[in-house]
Amino acid sequence: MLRDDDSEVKLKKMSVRVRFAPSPTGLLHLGSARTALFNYLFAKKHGGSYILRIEDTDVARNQMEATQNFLENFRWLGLLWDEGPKVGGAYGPYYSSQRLVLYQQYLQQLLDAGQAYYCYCSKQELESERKAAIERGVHYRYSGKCRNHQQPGKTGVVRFKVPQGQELIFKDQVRGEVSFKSDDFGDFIISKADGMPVYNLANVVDDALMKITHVIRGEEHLSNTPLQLMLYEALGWQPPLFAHLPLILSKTGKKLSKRDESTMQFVEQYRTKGYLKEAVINYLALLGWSPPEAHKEEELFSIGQIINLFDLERISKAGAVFDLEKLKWMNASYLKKLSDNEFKLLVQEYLAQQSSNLSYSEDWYLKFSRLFKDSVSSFDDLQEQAAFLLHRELRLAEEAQILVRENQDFLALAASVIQKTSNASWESSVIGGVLKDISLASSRKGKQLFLPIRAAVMGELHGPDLKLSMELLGRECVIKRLQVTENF
RNA sequence: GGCCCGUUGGUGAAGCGGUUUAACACACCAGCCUUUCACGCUGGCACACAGGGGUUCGAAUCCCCUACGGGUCACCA
Repeated sequence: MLRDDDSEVKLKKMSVRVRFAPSPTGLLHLGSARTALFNYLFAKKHGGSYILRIEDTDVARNQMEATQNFLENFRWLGLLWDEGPKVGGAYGPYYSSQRLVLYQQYLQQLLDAGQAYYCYCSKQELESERKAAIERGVHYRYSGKCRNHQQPGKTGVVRFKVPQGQELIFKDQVRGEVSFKSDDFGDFIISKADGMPVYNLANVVDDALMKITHVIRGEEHLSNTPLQLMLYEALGWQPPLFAHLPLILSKTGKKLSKRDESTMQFVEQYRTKGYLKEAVINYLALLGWSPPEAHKEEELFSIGQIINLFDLERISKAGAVFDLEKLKWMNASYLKKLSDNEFKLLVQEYLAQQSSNLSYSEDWYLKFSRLFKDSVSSFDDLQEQAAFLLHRELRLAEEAQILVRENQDFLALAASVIQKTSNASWESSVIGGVLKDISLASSRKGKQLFLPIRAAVMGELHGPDLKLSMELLGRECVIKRLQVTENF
């Protein structure tokens, strides 16, 4: 029985220390970002420390760039760590690969105390044991046959001697009481044959040494908890409090996995597509957590507000399906709240990053920003909505082609009317007058008047305000597009 | 298959024994605004508490069973 309510109370009184401990493989995943965020929120809420630790003990899988990518994206999101890579701290090093002596030390302690032992079984042996168990229809557990056959001087993998008949109960901070039986587990491996520690050992040693008070992680780790609890016990350490977060699911209801390509699931993708970090944070926070009663009808929160309202008790237990539509809506909401100038700066940054080499005046960009601020849900939408401005070549949509073809004479007339105007005063208020002139000259009005022009100039039957669009396009360009009516 | 966790409308979710004829938001639909689209505004839809037993004067809320879904069972983390 590993339950101890007094120690829980004690832990809650200690100054909070939480950690996010990713294994750096691939790109930073939304699920990881969400876990990191919740740790961060919890730490900030309680005036504690948020620690970042890189678990890179699996040399084979470890990737240097992955670590860089993680750090970069955390910085972008604003999830800055109080201790960890680059910033250091009193409990370093913060890379598992640099803590090998520590793991070795505690491994030896377990070995010396007879709580762990070398196992010499070959993989084939274990495999056939497993098969045999399955054939007999019983649950496979390692038999423990090496327990009492230790050969001095001979090493191998190290197994932890799982105590018999123990009830492993802990009070998960989000799911309540969860219990396992030690008898359901065979002696599990805590160190590889090459001396590298296995996750469960490294994790426990690190968390204990780093004085972590709350382990907030994904639900996929729930079943590791009993194993870790046994390790804490064996090492004479007080376990931290655990909180297992619900999984983020894809539309298929399965855990969002890196292999599933149906959803954009890397933070970096949202960053490069021009999403605001405020929106990503806000959305992620609401995936599995909801604000308290007094704010239950709101959902746009700044990070500061979220920190304020955050509480482990309000984390839901069921998995949450990731909904891009909602994130888009949220991003659009944040975009609308920006001032024209802020929006302009971000647009310029985005376009520069997309390596569009447009050289327009600041004033042009400002007008451009006003034109699109309320209609895009992310800067990525500009690719479509502003295509007529961003590319010299205009590609006409099918319906626009038809309309242009049917109205060639009218468009030529419109072009000639515009040609009589001066280039100097080409701005939307003047363009309104020009359009009136065209109306007079062609005796057309309403849709008859505007739609063909829109089609020829913008290539689409719908889009942003026509006059402003024409202004941004420039007089020459508009004339040219009105005239080019044959071969498209 | 063993163990563990979960189950409120298409999605996120509120609800933590009575004030619920179950919020709010996204999506969707309609109307208004608009010389288009979008934004915005207004309204609407969804006929949501997985099913079955209990406990209770009273259950979405507590207990049990079943079903379904998910997670996990590596010398990965």
